[in-house]
Amino acid sequence: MPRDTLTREQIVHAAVELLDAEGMEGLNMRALGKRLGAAATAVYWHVGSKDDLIALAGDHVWNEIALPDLQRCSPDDWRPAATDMADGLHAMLTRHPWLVQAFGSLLMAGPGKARHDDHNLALYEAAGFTGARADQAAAAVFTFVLGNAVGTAAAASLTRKLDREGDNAAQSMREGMAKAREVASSFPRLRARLETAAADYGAAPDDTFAFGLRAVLAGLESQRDAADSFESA
Amino acid sequence: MPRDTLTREQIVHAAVELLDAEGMEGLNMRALGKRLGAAATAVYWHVGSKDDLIALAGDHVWNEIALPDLQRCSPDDWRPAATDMADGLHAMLTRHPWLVQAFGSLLMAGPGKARHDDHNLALYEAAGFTGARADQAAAAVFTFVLGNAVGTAAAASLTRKLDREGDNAAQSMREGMAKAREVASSFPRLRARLETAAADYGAAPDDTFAFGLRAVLAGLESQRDAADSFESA
DNA sequence: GGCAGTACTTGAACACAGTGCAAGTCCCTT
DNA sequence: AAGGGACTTGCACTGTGTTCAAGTACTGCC
Repeated sequence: MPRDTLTREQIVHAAVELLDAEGMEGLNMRALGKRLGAAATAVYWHVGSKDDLIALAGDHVWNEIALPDLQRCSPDDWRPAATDMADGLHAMLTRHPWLVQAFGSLLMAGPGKARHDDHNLALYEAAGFTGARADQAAAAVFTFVLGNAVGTAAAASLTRKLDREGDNAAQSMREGMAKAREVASSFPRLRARLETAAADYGAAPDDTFAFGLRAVLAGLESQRDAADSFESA
Repeated sequence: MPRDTLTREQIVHAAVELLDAEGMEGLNMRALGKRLGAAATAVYWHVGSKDDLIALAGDHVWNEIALPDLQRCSPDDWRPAATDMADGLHAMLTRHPWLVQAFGSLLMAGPGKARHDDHNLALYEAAGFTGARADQAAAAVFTFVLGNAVGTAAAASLTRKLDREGDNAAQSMREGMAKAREVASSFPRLRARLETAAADYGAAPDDTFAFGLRAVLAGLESQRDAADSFESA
Protein backbone atom coordinates (compact mmCIF):
# COMPACT_ATOMS: atom_id res chain seq x y z
CA MET A 1 0.00 0.00 0.00
CA PRO A 2 2.65 2.59 0.83
CA ARG A 3 4.28 4.01 -2.28
CA ASP A 4 7.56 5.82 -2.33
CA THR A 5 6.12 8.53 -4.52
CA LEU A 6 2.65 9.99 -4.71
CA THR A 7 0.55 11.07 -7.63
CA ARG A 8 -2.35 13.43 -7.85
CA GLU A 9 -4.67 10.64 -8.96
CA GLN A 10 -3.78 8.48 -5.98
CA ILE A 11 -4.42 11.37 -3.66
CA VAL A 12 -7.77 12.20 -5.21
CA HIS A 13 -8.77 8.56 -5.14
CA ALA A 14 -7.85 8.21 -1.48
CA ALA A 15 -9.65 11.44 -0.67
CA VAL A 16 -12.84 10.19 -2.30
CA GLU A 17 -12.59 6.92 -0.37
CA LEU A 18 -12.05 8.74 2.87
CA LEU A 19 -14.92 11.12 2.20
CA ASP A 20 -17.24 8.25 1.35
CA ALA A 21 -16.31 6.46 4.53
CA GLU A 22 -16.05 9.29 7.01
CA GLY A 23 -17.77 12.24 5.41
CA MET A 24 -16.61 15.80 5.13
CA GLU A 25 -15.58 16.21 8.75
CA GLY A 26 -13.60 12.97 8.59
CA LEU A 27 -11.30 14.30 5.91
CA ASN A 28 -8.16 15.85 7.31
CA MET A 29 -4.71 15.95 5.94
CA ARG A 30 -3.07 13.74 8.58
CA ALA A 31 -5.65 11.00 8.12
CA LEU A 32 -5.28 11.27 4.38
CA GLY A 33 -1.51 11.06 4.70
CA LYS A 34 -1.77 7.97 6.86
CA ARG A 35 -4.06 6.31 4.33
CA LEU A 36 -1.50 7.05 1.64
CA GLY A 37 1.40 5.83 3.74
CA ALA A 38 2.97 9.25 3.68
CA ALA A 39 3.29 12.29 5.85
CA ALA A 40 0.37 14.66 5.90
CA THR A 41 2.36 17.48 4.45
CA ALA A 42 3.50 15.45 1.46
CA VAL A 43 0.10 16.04 -0.08
CA TYR A 44 0.83 19.73 -0.40
CA TRP A 45 3.35 19.14 -3.10
CA HIS A 46 0.65 17.77 -5.40
CA VAL A 47 -2.24 19.95 -4.34
CA GLY A 48 -2.44 23.61 -3.46
CA SER A 49 -4.71 23.41 -0.46
CA LYS A 50 -7.40 21.35 1.15
CA ASP A 51 -10.04 23.27 -0.74
CA ASP A 52 -8.28 22.47 -3.98
CA LEU A 53 -8.24 18.82 -3.05
CA ILE A 54 -11.94 18.83 -2.29
CA ALA A 55 -12.64 20.55 -5.58
CA LEU A 56 -10.58 17.92 -7.35
CA ALA A 57 -12.33 15.05 -5.58
CA GLY A 58 -15.67 16.75 -6.05
CA ASP A 59 -15.21 17.00 -9.75
CA HIS A 60 -13.79 13.54 -10.19
CA VAL A 61 -16.94 11.73 -9.14
CA TRP A 62 -19.00 13.33 -11.89
CA ASN A 63 -17.25 11.04 -14.32
CA GLU A 64 -18.89 8.06 -12.69
CA ILE A 65 -22.29 8.83 -14.05
CA ALA A 66 -23.21 7.15 -17.31
CA LEU A 67 -24.50 9.33 -20.12
CA PRO A 68 -27.51 7.86 -21.92
CA ASP A 69 -27.55 7.67 -25.69
CA LEU A 70 -29.53 10.53 -27.15
CA GLN A 71 -30.17 9.03 -30.57
CA ARG A 72 -33.58 7.81 -29.51
CA CYS A 73 -34.38 11.01 -27.66
CA SER A 74 -37.12 13.06 -29.27
CA PRO A 75 -39.73 15.62 -28.23
CA ASP A 76 -42.27 12.80 -28.21
CA ASP A 77 -40.18 10.41 -26.18
CA TRP A 78 -37.55 12.06 -24.03
CA ARG A 79 -38.63 11.20 -20.53
CA PRO A 80 -36.95 7.79 -20.33
CA ALA A 81 -33.59 9.31 -21.17
CA ALA A 82 -34.17 12.18 -18.76
CA THR A 83 -35.13 9.72 -16.06
CA ASP A 84 -31.98 7.70 -16.68
CA MET A 85 -29.83 10.76 -16.42
CA ALA A 86 -31.52 11.99 -13.27
CA ASP A 87 -31.30 8.54 -11.71
CA GLY A 88 -27.63 8.40 -12.53
CA LEU A 89 -27.04 11.71 -10.82
CA HIS A 90 -29.18 10.64 -7.90
CA ALA A 91 -27.23 7.42 -7.47
CA MET A 92 -23.93 9.25 -7.64
CA LEU A 93 -25.00 11.73 -5.01
CA THR A 94 -26.20 8.88 -2.82
CA ARG A 95 -22.79 7.22 -3.11
CA HIS A 96 -21.03 10.48 -2.28
CA PRO A 97 -23.25 12.43 0.09
CA TRP A 98 -20.43 14.80 0.97
CA LEU A 99 -20.58 16.26 -2.52
CA VAL A 100 -23.58 18.40 -1.75
CA GLN A 101 -21.76 19.93 1.21
CA ALA A 102 -18.73 20.60 -0.95
CA PHE A 103 -21.02 22.01 -3.60
CA GLY A 104 -22.60 24.42 -1.15
CA SER A 105 -19.37 25.86 0.15
CA LEU A 106 -17.02 25.78 -2.81
CA LEU A 107 -17.59 26.58 -6.42
CA MET A 108 -17.41 23.40 -8.38
CA ALA A 109 -16.91 23.72 -12.09
CA GLY A 110 -14.41 21.21 -13.40
CA PRO A 111 -14.29 19.07 -16.50
CA GLY A 112 -16.22 16.21 -14.90
CA LYS A 113 -19.24 18.35 -14.12
CA ALA A 114 -18.92 20.06 -17.50
CA ARG A 115 -19.14 16.69 -19.20
CA HIS A 116 -22.34 15.94 -17.33
CA ASP A 117 -23.88 19.36 -17.81
CA ASP A 118 -23.19 19.38 -21.49
CA HIS A 119 -24.87 16.06 -22.03
CA ASN A 120 -27.75 17.08 -19.82
CA LEU A 121 -28.26 20.21 -21.84
CA ALA A 122 -28.09 18.26 -25.07
CA LEU A 123 -30.80 15.99 -23.77
CA TYR A 124 -33.24 18.80 -23.15
CA GLU A 125 -32.47 20.37 -26.48
CA ALA A 126 -33.20 17.05 -28.15
CA ALA A 127 -36.39 16.95 -26.11
CA GLY A 128 -37.64 20.05 -27.83
CA PHE A 129 -36.74 22.78 -25.35
CA THR A 130 -35.34 25.71 -27.26
CA GLY A 131 -32.79 28.31 -26.25
CA ALA A 132 -32.83 29.37 -22.63
CA ARG A 133 -35.71 27.02 -21.96
CA ALA A 134 -33.39 24.04 -22.39
CA ASP A 135 -31.19 25.53 -19.70
CA GLN A 136 -34.10 26.09 -17.40
CA ALA A 137 -35.52 22.64 -17.90
CA ALA A 138 -32.15 21.00 -17.29
CA ALA A 139 -31.65 23.19 -14.25
CA ALA A 140 -35.06 22.29 -12.84
CA VAL A 141 -34.37 18.57 -12.87
CA PHE A 142 -30.83 19.05 -11.67
CA THR A 143 -32.04 21.23 -8.84
CA PHE A 144 -34.63 18.73 -7.78
CA VAL A 145 -32.13 15.90 -7.63
CA LEU A 146 -29.65 18.08 -5.79
CA GLY A 147 -32.23 19.11 -3.25
CA ASN A 148 -33.02 15.51 -2.64
CA ALA A 149 -29.36 14.86 -1.96
CA VAL A 150 -29.31 17.45 0.81
CA GLY A 151 -31.60 15.22 2.81
CA THR A 152 -29.43 12.21 2.04
CA ALA A 153 -26.35 14.06 3.20
CA ALA A 154 -28.02 15.06 6.43
CA ALA A 155 -29.05 11.46 7.07
CA ALA A 156 -25.57 10.16 6.36
CA SER A 157 -24.08 12.75 8.67
CA LEU A 158 -26.50 11.83 11.40
CA THR A 159 -25.76 8.15 11.02
CA ARG A 160 -22.07 8.79 11.42
CA LYS A 161 -22.66 10.96 14.43
CA LEU A 162 -24.61 8.17 16.05
CA ASP A 163 -21.87 5.70 15.16
CA ARG A 164 -19.29 7.93 16.73
CA GLU A 165 -21.17 7.95 20.00
CA GLY A 166 -20.66 4.23 20.06
CA ASP A 167 -22.39 2.29 22.77
CA ASN A 168 -25.30 4.54 23.47
CA ALA A 169 -26.15 5.03 19.82
CA ALA A 170 -29.49 3.35 20.25
CA GLN A 171 -30.28 5.48 23.25
CA SER A 172 -29.22 8.61 21.40
CA MET A 173 -31.47 7.59 18.54
CA ARG A 174 -34.34 7.06 20.89
CA GLU A 175 -33.77 10.44 22.47
CA GLY A 176 -33.84 12.09 19.07
CA MET A 177 -37.06 10.34 18.18
CA ALA A 178 -38.60 11.34 21.47
CA LYS A 179 -37.61 14.94 20.94
CA ALA A 180 -39.03 14.93 17.42
CA ARG A 181 -42.24 13.44 18.72
CA GLU A 182 -42.45 16.08 21.40
CA VAL A 183 -41.91 18.87 18.91
CA ALA A 184 -44.43 17.39 16.54
CA SER A 185 -46.99 16.82 19.24
CA SER A 186 -48.45 20.28 18.78
CA PHE A 187 -48.78 19.74 15.05
CA PRO A 188 -51.43 17.11 14.36
CA ARG A 189 -50.45 16.39 10.79
CA LEU A 190 -46.78 15.89 11.61
CA ARG A 191 -47.56 13.59 14.49
CA ALA A 192 -49.66 11.39 12.23
CA ARG A 193 -46.83 11.28 9.68
CA LEU A 194 -44.30 10.40 12.34
CA GLU A 195 -46.36 7.39 13.32
CA THR A 196 -46.87 6.09 9.81
CA ALA A 197 -43.25 6.87 8.96
CA ALA A 198 -42.08 4.47 11.64
CA ALA A 199 -43.80 1.68 9.73
CA ASP A 200 -42.47 2.06 6.19
CA TYR A 201 -39.12 3.56 7.09
CA GLY A 202 -36.50 2.87 4.44
CA ALA A 203 -38.70 2.23 1.44
CA ALA A 204 -40.26 5.68 1.49
CA PRO A 205 -37.37 7.86 0.29
CA ASP A 206 -37.02 6.09 -3.05
CA ASP A 207 -40.73 6.29 -3.74
CA THR A 208 -40.76 9.95 -2.88
CA PHE A 209 -37.88 10.62 -5.21
CA ALA A 210 -39.43 8.68 -8.07
CA PHE A 211 -42.78 10.38 -7.60
CA GLY A 212 -41.22 13.83 -7.51
CA LEU A 213 -39.10 13.18 -10.55
CA ARG A 214 -42.10 11.95 -12.51
CA ALA A 215 -43.97 15.10 -11.53
CA VAL A 216 -41.11 17.37 -12.54
CA LEU A 217 -40.74 15.75 -15.94
CA ALA A 218 -44.47 15.79 -16.59
CA GLY A 219 -44.58 19.43 -15.56
CA LEU A 220 -41.69 20.30 -17.84
CA GLU A 221 -43.45 18.79 -20.81
CA SER A 222 -46.57 20.80 -20.13
CA GLN A 223 -44.49 23.96 -19.74
CA ARG A 224 -42.60 23.26 -22.92
CA ASP A 225 -45.81 23.01 -24.90
CA ALA A 226 -47.16 26.11 -23.17
CA ALA A 227 -44.00 27.95 -24.09
CA ASP A 228 -44.25 26.79 -27.69
CA SER A 229 -47.76 28.11 -28.07
CA PHE A 230 -46.57 31.29 -26.42
CA GLU A 231 -43.74 31.85 -28.81
CA SER A 232 -45.83 31.11 -31.89
CA ALA A 233 -48.49 33.58 -30.75
CA MET B 1 -23.91 47.30 23.21
CA PRO B 2 -22.19 45.21 25.91
CA ARG B 3 -24.68 43.66 28.28
CA ASP B 4 -23.75 42.42 31.68
CA THR B 5 -25.69 39.25 31.19
CA LEU B 6 -26.45 37.19 28.13
CA THR B 7 -29.58 35.41 27.06
CA ARG B 8 -30.11 32.57 24.68
CA GLU B 9 -32.19 34.75 22.37
CA GLN B 10 -29.49 37.39 22.13
CA ILE B 11 -26.94 34.75 21.31
CA VAL B 12 -29.07 33.13 18.64
CA HIS B 13 -29.87 36.51 17.16
CA ALA B 14 -26.22 37.50 17.04
CA ALA B 15 -25.31 34.14 15.56
CA VAL B 16 -27.84 34.58 12.75
CA GLU B 17 -26.51 38.05 12.03
CA LEU B 18 -22.97 36.80 11.97
CA LEU B 19 -23.90 33.89 9.72
CA ASP B 20 -25.74 36.15 7.32
CA ALA B 21 -22.79 38.50 7.13
CA GLU B 22 -19.87 36.11 7.11
CA GLY B 23 -21.27 32.72 6.30
CA MET B 24 -20.66 29.41 7.97
CA GLU B 25 -16.89 29.68 8.09
CA GLY B 26 -17.14 33.16 9.56
CA LEU B 27 -18.94 31.92 12.63
CA ASN B 28 -16.60 31.11 15.48
CA MET B 29 -17.05 31.46 19.17
CA ARG B 30 -14.50 34.21 19.71
CA ALA B 31 -16.00 36.41 16.99
CA LEU B 32 -19.47 35.73 18.37
CA GLY B 33 -18.30 36.62 21.86
CA LYS B 34 -16.79 39.87 20.62
CA ARG B 35 -20.04 40.79 18.88
CA LEU B 36 -21.87 40.16 22.12
CA GLY B 37 -19.37 42.10 24.18
CA ALA B 38 -18.47 39.01 26.15
CA ALA B 39 -15.79 36.37 26.25
CA ALA B 40 -16.06 33.53 23.81
CA THR B 41 -16.53 30.95 26.49
CA ALA B 42 -19.45 32.81 28.07
CA VAL B 43 -21.64 31.45 25.31
CA TYR B 44 -21.14 27.94 26.60
CA TRP B 45 -23.19 28.58 29.64
CA HIS B 46 -26.29 29.15 27.51
CA VAL B 47 -25.62 26.67 24.75
CA GLY B 48 -24.18 23.17 24.84
CA SER B 49 -21.88 23.36 21.86
CA LYS B 50 -21.31 25.12 18.60
CA ASP B 51 -23.43 22.52 16.83
CA ASP B 52 -26.25 23.19 19.25
CA LEU B 53 -25.98 26.87 18.54
CA ILE B 54 -26.13 26.30 14.79
CA ALA B 55 -29.14 24.08 15.24
CA LEU B 56 -30.81 26.78 17.30
CA ALA B 57 -30.02 29.49 14.77
CA GLY B 58 -30.97 27.18 11.93
CA ASP B 59 -34.36 26.51 13.39
CA HIS B 60 -35.03 30.10 14.38
CA VAL B 61 -35.10 31.45 10.85
CA TRP B 62 -37.96 29.16 9.83
CA ASN B 63 -40.26 31.37 11.82
CA GLU B 64 -39.60 34.22 9.42
CA ILE B 65 -41.58 32.69 6.62
CA ALA B 66 -45.21 33.73 6.37
CA LEU B 67 -47.82 31.01 6.17
CA PRO B 68 -50.53 31.67 3.58
CA ASP B 69 -54.17 31.36 4.52
CA LEU B 70 -55.53 28.02 3.40
CA GLN B 71 -59.21 28.91 3.47
CA ARG B 72 -59.23 29.63 -0.23
CA CYS B 73 -57.09 26.64 -1.05
CA SER B 74 -58.94 23.95 -2.97
CA PRO B 75 -58.11 21.13 -5.38
CA ASP B 76 -59.19 23.45 -8.20
CA ASP B 77 -57.16 26.43 -7.05
CA TRP B 78 -54.21 25.54 -4.91
CA ARG B 79 -51.26 26.66 -6.95
CA PRO B 80 -51.26 30.31 -5.85
CA ALA B 81 -51.00 29.29 -2.22
CA ALA B 82 -48.34 26.71 -3.02
CA THR B 83 -46.41 29.31 -4.98
CA ASP B 84 -46.60 31.75 -2.09
CA MET B 85 -45.32 29.18 0.31
CA ALA B 86 -42.49 28.09 -1.95
CA ASP B 87 -41.55 31.69 -2.63
CA GLY B 88 -41.47 32.37 1.09
CA LEU B 89 -39.14 29.48 1.65
CA HIS B 90 -37.04 30.51 -1.29
CA ALA B 91 -36.72 34.07 0.01
CA MET B 92 -35.79 32.84 3.46
CA LEU B 93 -33.09 30.57 2.08
CA THR B 94 -31.78 33.42 -0.02
CA ARG B 95 -31.52 35.60 3.07
CA HIS B 96 -29.75 32.84 4.98
CA PRO B 97 -27.68 30.87 2.49
CA TRP B 98 -25.75 29.16 5.26
CA LEU B 99 -28.86 27.26 6.26
CA VAL B 100 -28.49 24.75 3.48
CA GLN B 101 -24.97 23.94 4.66
CA ALA B 102 -26.18 23.54 8.20
CA PHE B 103 -29.01 21.44 6.91
CA GLY B 104 -26.66 19.13 5.07
CA SER B 105 -24.39 18.44 7.99
CA LEU B 106 -26.68 18.53 11.01
CA LEU B 107 -30.13 17.19 11.52
CA MET B 108 -32.51 20.05 11.78
CA ALA B 109 -35.86 19.35 13.30
CA GLY B 110 -36.95 22.04 15.68
CA PRO B 111 -40.25 23.76 16.32
CA GLY B 112 -39.66 26.42 13.67
CA LYS B 113 -39.27 23.92 10.88
CA ALA B 114 -42.13 21.86 12.28
CA ARG B 115 -44.40 24.88 12.07
CA HIS B 116 -43.50 25.30 8.41
CA ASP B 117 -43.72 21.62 7.54
CA ASP B 118 -47.09 21.23 9.16
CA HIS B 119 -48.59 24.11 7.24
CA ASN B 120 -46.97 22.90 4.04
CA LEU B 121 -48.48 19.48 4.52
CA ALA B 122 -51.87 21.01 5.28
CA LEU B 123 -51.66 22.92 2.03
CA TYR B 124 -51.17 19.82 -0.08
CA GLU B 125 -53.89 18.00 1.74
CA ALA B 126 -56.22 20.90 1.04
CA ALA B 127 -55.06 20.71 -2.56
CA GLY B 128 -56.46 17.23 -2.87
CA PHE B 129 -53.41 15.07 -2.34
CA THR B 130 -54.39 12.20 -0.08
CA GLY B 131 -52.37 10.24 2.45
CA ALA B 132 -48.75 9.66 1.60
CA ARG B 133 -49.22 11.55 -1.65
CA ALA B 134 -49.58 14.79 0.27
CA ASP B 135 -46.22 14.07 1.87
CA GLN B 136 -44.61 13.32 -1.44
CA ALA B 137 -46.03 16.38 -3.13
CA ALA B 138 -44.93 18.63 -0.29
CA ALA B 139 -41.52 16.99 -0.32
CA ALA B 140 -41.16 17.47 -4.07
CA VAL B 141 -41.66 21.21 -3.89
CA PHE B 142 -39.57 21.53 -0.75
CA THR B 143 -36.78 19.55 -2.38
CA PHE B 144 -36.84 21.69 -5.48
CA VAL B 145 -36.58 24.92 -3.49
CA LEU B 146 -33.86 23.46 -1.31
CA GLY B 147 -31.87 22.33 -4.32
CA ASN B 148 -32.08 25.80 -5.71
CA ALA B 149 -30.68 27.16 -2.47
CA VAL B 150 -27.58 25.01 -2.82
CA GLY B 151 -26.60 27.04 -5.82
CA THR B 152 -27.34 30.25 -3.95
CA ALA B 153 -25.16 29.15 -1.06
CA ALA B 154 -22.30 28.32 -3.37
CA ALA B 155 -22.57 31.72 -5.02
CA ALA B 156 -22.65 33.51 -1.68
CA SER B 157 -19.63 31.56 -0.50
CA LEU B 158 -17.76 32.40 -3.66
CA THR B 159 -18.61 36.08 -3.36
CA ARG B 160 -17.23 36.16 0.17
CA LYS B 161 -14.11 34.36 -0.90
CA LEU B 162 -13.52 36.96 -3.58
CA ASP B 163 -14.15 39.73 -1.08
CA ARG B 164 -11.66 38.23 1.30
CA GLU B 165 -8.98 38.33 -1.36
CA GLY B 166 -9.47 42.06 -1.39
CA ASP B 167 -7.60 44.03 -4.02
CA ASN B 168 -7.22 41.37 -6.64
CA ALA B 169 -10.83 40.24 -6.45
CA ALA B 170 -11.47 41.37 -9.99
CA GLN B 171 -8.44 39.53 -11.22
CA SER B 172 -9.44 36.43 -9.31
CA MET B 173 -12.86 36.64 -10.85
CA ARG B 174 -11.37 36.99 -14.29
CA GLU B 175 -9.15 33.98 -13.69
CA GLY B 176 -12.14 31.92 -12.67
CA MET B 177 -14.06 32.95 -15.73
CA ALA B 178 -11.10 32.16 -17.94
CA LYS B 179 -10.75 28.73 -16.39
CA ALA B 180 -14.45 28.04 -16.81
CA ARG B 181 -14.25 29.14 -20.41
CA GLU B 182 -11.29 26.88 -20.97
CA VAL B 183 -13.05 23.90 -19.43
CA ALA B 184 -16.19 24.60 -21.40
CA SER B 185 -14.31 25.08 -24.62
CA SER B 186 -14.46 21.39 -25.44
CA PHE B 187 -18.22 21.35 -24.87
CA PRO B 188 -19.96 23.38 -27.57
CA ARG B 189 -23.27 23.76 -25.78
CA LEU B 190 -21.70 24.98 -22.58
CA ARG B 191 -19.54 27.49 -24.38
CA ALA B 192 -22.57 28.98 -26.08
CA ARG B 193 -24.34 29.22 -22.72
CA LEU B 194 -21.38 30.87 -21.13
CA GLU B 195 -21.44 33.59 -23.74
CA THR B 196 -25.12 34.30 -23.49
CA ALA B 197 -24.93 34.07 -19.70
CA ALA B 198 -22.50 36.97 -19.59
CA ALA B 199 -25.20 39.18 -21.11
CA ASP B 200 -28.20 38.52 -18.88
CA TYR B 201 -26.31 37.68 -15.72
CA GLY B 202 -28.37 38.45 -12.63
CA ALA B 203 -31.86 38.28 -14.01
CA ALA B 204 -31.59 34.64 -15.05
CA PRO B 205 -31.66 32.86 -11.66
CA ASP B 206 -35.06 34.22 -10.68
CA ASP B 207 -36.57 33.31 -14.00
CA THR B 208 -35.13 29.84 -13.78
CA PHE B 209 -36.54 29.36 -10.32
CA ALA B 210 -39.99 30.62 -11.31
CA PHE B 211 -40.04 28.44 -14.40
CA GLY B 212 -38.99 25.37 -12.50
CA LEU B 213 -41.49 25.97 -9.75
CA ARG B 214 -44.29 26.38 -12.26
CA ALA B 215 -43.27 23.13 -13.88
CA VAL B 216 -43.15 21.26 -10.59
CA LEU B 217 -46.60 22.45 -9.55
CA ALA B 218 -48.09 21.68 -12.95
CA GLY B 219 -46.52 18.25 -12.81
CA LEU B 220 -47.86 17.60 -9.35
CA GLU B 221 -51.37 18.38 -10.46
CA SER B 222 -51.12 15.97 -13.36
CA GLN B 223 -49.71 13.30 -11.07
CA ARG B 224 -52.42 13.90 -8.52
CA ASP B 225 -55.10 13.34 -11.10
CA ALA B 226 -53.28 10.31 -12.47
CA ALA B 227 -53.10 8.93 -8.96
CA ASP B 228 -56.79 9.55 -8.42
CA SER B 229 -57.77 7.66 -11.54
CA PHE B 230 -55.35 4.98 -10.44
CA GLU B 231 -56.89 4.57 -7.05
CA SER B 232 -60.46 4.62 -8.33
CA ALA B 233 -59.64 1.97 -10.95
C1' DG C 1 32.00 7.59 -11.66
C1' DG C 2 30.99 12.07 -9.92
C1' DC C 3 27.95 16.17 -10.05
C1' DA C 4 24.19 19.10 -10.21
C1' DG C 5 19.58 19.84 -10.24
C1' DT C 6 14.98 18.46 -9.94
C1' DA C 7 11.29 16.07 -7.80
C1' DC C 8 9.60 14.97 -4.15
C1' DT C 9 9.20 13.93 1.33
C1' DT C 10 9.61 14.99 6.11
C1' DG C 11 9.28 16.80 10.96
C1' DA C 12 8.95 20.74 13.49
C1' DA C 13 6.59 24.71 14.05
C1' DC C 14 2.76 28.51 13.81
C1' DA C 15 -1.93 30.26 13.99
C1' DC C 16 -6.32 29.49 14.99
C1' DA C 17 -10.33 26.62 16.11
C1' DG C 18 -13.62 24.29 19.83
C1' DT C 19 -14.01 23.54 24.38
C1' DG C 20 -13.11 21.87 29.63
C1' DC C 21 -11.68 23.74 34.01
C1' DA C 22 -10.94 26.29 38.04
C1' DA C 23 -11.35 30.61 39.70
C1' DG C 24 -13.50 34.44 39.94
C1' DT C 25 -17.56 38.32 40.10
C1' DC C 26 -21.97 39.85 40.70
C1' DC C 27 -26.63 39.87 42.60
C1' DC C 28 -30.56 37.90 45.04
C1' DT C 29 -32.42 35.67 48.95
C1' DT C 30 -32.79 34.78 53.75
C1' DA D 1 -24.19 39.86 56.78
C1' DA D 2 -23.73 35.48 54.67
C1' DG D 3 -24.34 32.16 51.42
C1' DG D 4 -25.36 30.42 47.11
C1' DG D 5 -26.49 30.34 42.51
C1' DA D 6 -26.16 32.59 37.95
C1' DC D 7 -23.03 33.96 35.03
C1' DT D 8 -18.27 35.35 33.24
C1' DT D 9 -13.37 34.98 32.54
C1' DG D 10 -8.54 33.51 31.36
C1' DC D 11 -5.86 29.69 30.73
C1' DA D 12 -4.71 25.65 28.68
C1' DC D 13 -5.32 21.44 25.96
C1' DT D 14 -6.19 19.25 21.69
C1' DG D 15 -6.79 19.00 16.83
C1' DT D 16 -6.60 21.34 12.46
C1' DG D 17 -4.66 23.64 7.96
C1' DT D 18 -0.51 25.24 6.39
C1' DT D 19 4.46 26.96 6.00
C1' DC D 20 9.25 26.21 5.94
C1' DA D 21 13.84 24.74 6.16
C1' DA D 22 16.04 20.68 5.73
C1' DG D 23 16.51 16.58 4.01
C1' DT D 24 16.53 12.31 0.42
C1' DA D 25 16.57 10.05 -3.93
C1' DC D 26 16.45 9.81 -8.55
C1' DT D 27 17.65 11.75 -13.26
C1' DG D 28 20.51 13.19 -16.92
C1' DC D 29 25.09 15.04 -18.13
C1' DC D 30 30.17 15.40 -18.31
